[in-house]
Amino acid sequence: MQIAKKYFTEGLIQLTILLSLIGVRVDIDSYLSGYYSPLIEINLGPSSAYTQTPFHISRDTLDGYSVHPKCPELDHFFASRRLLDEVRTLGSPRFPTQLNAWLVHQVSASDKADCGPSSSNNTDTGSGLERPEDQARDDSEHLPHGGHEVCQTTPELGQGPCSSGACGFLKEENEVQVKEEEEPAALAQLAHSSTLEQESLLEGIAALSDAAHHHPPTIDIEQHWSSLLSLSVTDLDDLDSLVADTDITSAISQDVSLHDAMVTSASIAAGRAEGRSATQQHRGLFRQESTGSLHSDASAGMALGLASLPFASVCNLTGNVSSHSALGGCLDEAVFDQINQLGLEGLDTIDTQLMGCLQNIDPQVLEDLDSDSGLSLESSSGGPVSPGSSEMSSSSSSYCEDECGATGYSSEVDSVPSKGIMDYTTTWSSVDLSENVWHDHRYSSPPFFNQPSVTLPHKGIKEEPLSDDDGPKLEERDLSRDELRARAMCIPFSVLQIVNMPVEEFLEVLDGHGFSPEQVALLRDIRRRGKNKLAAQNCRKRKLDAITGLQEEVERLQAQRDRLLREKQLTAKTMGAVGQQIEQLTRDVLARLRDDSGQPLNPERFTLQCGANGRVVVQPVRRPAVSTSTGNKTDKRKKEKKQ
DNA sequence: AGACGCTGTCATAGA
DNA sequence: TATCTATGACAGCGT
Repeated sequence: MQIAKKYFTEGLIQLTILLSLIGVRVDIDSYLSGYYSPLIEINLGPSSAYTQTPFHISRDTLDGYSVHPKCPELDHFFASRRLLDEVRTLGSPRFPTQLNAWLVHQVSASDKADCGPSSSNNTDTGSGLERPEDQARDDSEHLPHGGHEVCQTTPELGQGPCSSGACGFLKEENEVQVKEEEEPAALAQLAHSSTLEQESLLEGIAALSDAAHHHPPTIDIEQHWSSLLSLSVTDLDDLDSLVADTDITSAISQDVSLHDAMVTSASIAAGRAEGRSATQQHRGLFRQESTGSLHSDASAGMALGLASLPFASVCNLTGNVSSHSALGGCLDEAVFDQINQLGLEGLDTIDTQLMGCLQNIDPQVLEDLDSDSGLSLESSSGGPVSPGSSEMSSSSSSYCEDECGATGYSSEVDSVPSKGIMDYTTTWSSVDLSENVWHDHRYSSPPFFNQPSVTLPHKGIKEEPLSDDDGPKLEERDLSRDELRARAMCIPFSVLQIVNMPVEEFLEVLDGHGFSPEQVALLRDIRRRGKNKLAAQNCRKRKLDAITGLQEEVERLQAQRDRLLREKQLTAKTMGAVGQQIEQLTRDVLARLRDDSGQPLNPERFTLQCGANGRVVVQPVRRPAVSTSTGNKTDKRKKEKKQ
């Protein structure tokens, strides 16, 4: 919207310049002095009528930075123009213009005839965007053919440069003549452009700006221009912020492309030595880059070991701090788990020593240790164990035989010799639990997997009370059902060992120990259940993480929605203000235009229209008529849209 | 006593 | 084909 305002502003300026060229004095010098002061300086000179301003050239090259490096407003304007160009390359809609302007001049009847052929010739040359030398050449070529007659003005309106300098606009003038034939007699001296292609607004404005050299305006409309320009400058700040913020919002799903785009923009901006807009863009870009860096950090954190986390990305979409801390927490957890594993591997080697030491420890303390170990496999059934009832009710029929086979195992538990339990610590002490437990590297295993060596001797110690009075109760309470079954079946391996040993070793155990079919089936069931238990824990953790991440995403999107709504309101408000100022400027320009009789144009009867190619013409406000109803409706629609 | 959350287990699909 | 993993569904248990 701010850019559209700039379009209007520039178009009006150049309209005024063009009108001055053809004889109508519309002085906007005082307005340009505040905003486009460098332009005025450039336009000074005796032969300025033939010199195209580098206004459009600078826009096409370095957006004016090389031309007016010390004009922050202009830099800002060009930066905004550049942003608009980038947006337009993406297929963004045009900014419709609704300024209708007439080129006011005097054309004699003979001129009309002379201008006919030249019109066609000039039309073929292009759109009036010739460079100065080309234009001068064209001028020299067309002048003998009456091109200057097109620019002939009335004596009272005659301006020196117009007699020859405006010939660079022969194309427009010829089109004016074509239109004159269609206009009423009262408007015979008014010329206007017949086409208003909005697609070429930028080029057209550039072409119009060529005439800026010739006529430093002298009329004052300070209050309008200054207000408009002040609004423009302030609004451009908002524009940059809006652009930056909008890019950030888009980073959710298009992080890479937007980041690349930001980098490109940053490089472009960095290439410029000065310019407030560049600085502001840098600010925005730095914000972007900082945000991107956070993503990069998160990504780096994922690459460090959590990359396989399927929902880590979801977590990263949340607030930076939270995601960062959460990620750090995951990292810390993983690090500590690895440390625990490393330490526990060493503990396996000192199981016997530890057992000897633990034998002197109070059983109650060991019980507390067991509870703190979090061995879900061991303590999940920490409640009153009723192996027979619970297992029979929950187990499938496939295990009924096993259960039947183990029928009475609850009573056999007491008779289970401690041999098997002691074997827990000796048979598979060399099992690399740290390698086998972490099949799924995305989540840390339950703590019990990290302390097998401590738990096993612990259990061995806990077997000590077996000989005591409450020994069986403690054992039944602490052992899982599978553990009890294994003990009942005289399987000399712990559940942990059965679950975590490699499949090759497991198969060797099944084959090499002479187990009965019931024992083999129980071993397979224990292994399967243990692995599935771990898988279920990981699955639930993932599910919770996903839910958490989605909740945070919802909060973030809600905040984004609120911010966008606020920006939308601000944009609408600014758009309305710009539209009003455009209307006021149009009225002012029309009030300063004169027809051949020297009378000002009635703003109610005429309107300014700025075409997409930059040509600004004065068009009459068509009255409601049957023949022109279509065009009138179009104008009305345009007016309605403008309002 | 019912709701709720946690956990273990089973069945199943897919790798 | 066997094994492993992931996940929905179900049930038991504790709060």
